Amino acid sequence: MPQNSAPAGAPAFLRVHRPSTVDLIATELRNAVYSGGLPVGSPLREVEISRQLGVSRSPLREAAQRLVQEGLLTAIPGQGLRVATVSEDRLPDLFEARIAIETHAARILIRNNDAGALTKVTAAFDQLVEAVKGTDARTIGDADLDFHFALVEAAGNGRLTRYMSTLVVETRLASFSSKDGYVVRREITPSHRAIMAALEAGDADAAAAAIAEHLTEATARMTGELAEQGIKVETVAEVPEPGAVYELGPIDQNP
Amino acid sequence: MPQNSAPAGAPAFLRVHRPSTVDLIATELRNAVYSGGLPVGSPLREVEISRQLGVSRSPLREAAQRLVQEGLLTAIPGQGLRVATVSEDRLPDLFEARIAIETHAARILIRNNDAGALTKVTAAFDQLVEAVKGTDARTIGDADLDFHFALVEAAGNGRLTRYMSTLVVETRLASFSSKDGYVVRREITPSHRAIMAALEAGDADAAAAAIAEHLTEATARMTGELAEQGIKVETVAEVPEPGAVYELGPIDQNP
DNA sequence: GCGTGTATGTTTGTCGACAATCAGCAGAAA
DNA sequence: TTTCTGCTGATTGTCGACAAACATACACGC
Repeated sequence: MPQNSAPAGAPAFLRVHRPSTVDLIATELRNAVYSGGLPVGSPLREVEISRQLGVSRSPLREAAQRLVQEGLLTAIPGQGLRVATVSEDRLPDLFEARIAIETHAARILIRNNDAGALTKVTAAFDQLVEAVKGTDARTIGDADLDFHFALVEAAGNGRLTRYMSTLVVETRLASFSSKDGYVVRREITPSHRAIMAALEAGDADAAAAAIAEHLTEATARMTGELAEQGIKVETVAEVPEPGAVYELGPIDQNP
Repeated sequence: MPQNSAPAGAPAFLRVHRPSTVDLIATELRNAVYSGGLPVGSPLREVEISRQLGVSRSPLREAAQRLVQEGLLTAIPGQGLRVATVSEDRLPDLFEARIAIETHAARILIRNNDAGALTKVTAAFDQLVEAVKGTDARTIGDADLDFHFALVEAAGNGRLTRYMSTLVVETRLASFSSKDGYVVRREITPSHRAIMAALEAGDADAAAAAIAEHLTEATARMTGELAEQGIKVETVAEVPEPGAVYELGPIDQNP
């Protein structure tokens, strides 16, 4: 359906944005890493994947370098590419970066005082609350990451949003890398609610503190510190489907 | 010279790190963008550059995709790659991201209470003070960015350091993109000193506030807001060398 | 049996070549 | 003169092919 009339003075046409083949492949790869279709630590066999995608090795390798830059793939000369593993000792590094991005996003969000932007965060939070009622680990995990991403996106800063989209996948990789398999917390924590409360109250410092506490908690749980201290939290693990073989779909240049 | 004895229990050997050809090319390209050897907005002609580097187009294109992911190069299908331009209207976005990274790095640095790490920041600041005594715009600009990078690096977070290394180049690109040419401030601002003072005092909130103020100031100066308000700051511009043709050196696999 | 050295199949890294696409220019029509 | 159309040279995007490097398995010697 055609758009309604544009405001006067606005350019009649926006510059068309055509995604390149490399763009499409990179997105496909990122999705595969996020969904676990490409398992943690597994090598990327280029001929196989390029055939599945219906392209040659060259654009695939170019797209892969984007994920290398993001840290989602690691390259070892002579051995090719592997899906990155986020071991336990690197969790603090990852979550500290998330704290940096998410706390400042919250500050921007509050400073902007944009009701529409906050609404989207609230919606994402409501979906998380809904997801926790179920027992599907992946659904809960997705909803949690969606919420945190929505928070950063609502700040409206392109760079922070880009950083966060990578951090989301890295966090997922960390979950996959866990020796206990993919396990998520099946509850809304007080720190979670504190974030929302502070956002709605417009208290930037409180929001930042709540986010930092929330992510520090998450780090502690994933590194097993809580278990060491005898603290138990309600979690739910993903039941692995045996023999499920993931295959990448062909990219369609003319969708 | 062989290293001294390693601590007991540590692995006898570290995994050797061999940079790939793509790594070397990407570094070379990044340096060329940072130094202005590849001018803002200029197209990357692949045959020419690959010849200068002594490689074929394939590894060059792969390396270029890393810079695309960083936002240092932009790709338009059918038109190839260009050095990204950071126009004035995108400056707030860039500097807001810097605030996010740098303020949190300062918080980490203070929290760690690592005297050795702080020393390096102090050293970088001293070099900036020294640079400002001269009149070479590029020397001052380098020293300023080095200082900010040293601050983030001192926090010891790999991801934040990686983000910052890109942000540094993007900031340089913003300077190059300015319609007034490459201009830097020839003075140490009070907000600059306030950062150092807060770091040395171990006051995290004050450091964060000083960094935010400092970078907001920088945004205002670069967007020309200060000039509009009739506020003048002492600056020094780079005298462009006419006819200077930059050429990328061949990468050496066995240095 | 343990460790070393060798052979083999596979995968990567790199290259040159081809077709599709684009920017710039000349020429024709209004 | 101005505007539009079609051409041309150059550059990109993609592909298949080759050589080098690697992981694995096997045979040999101690």
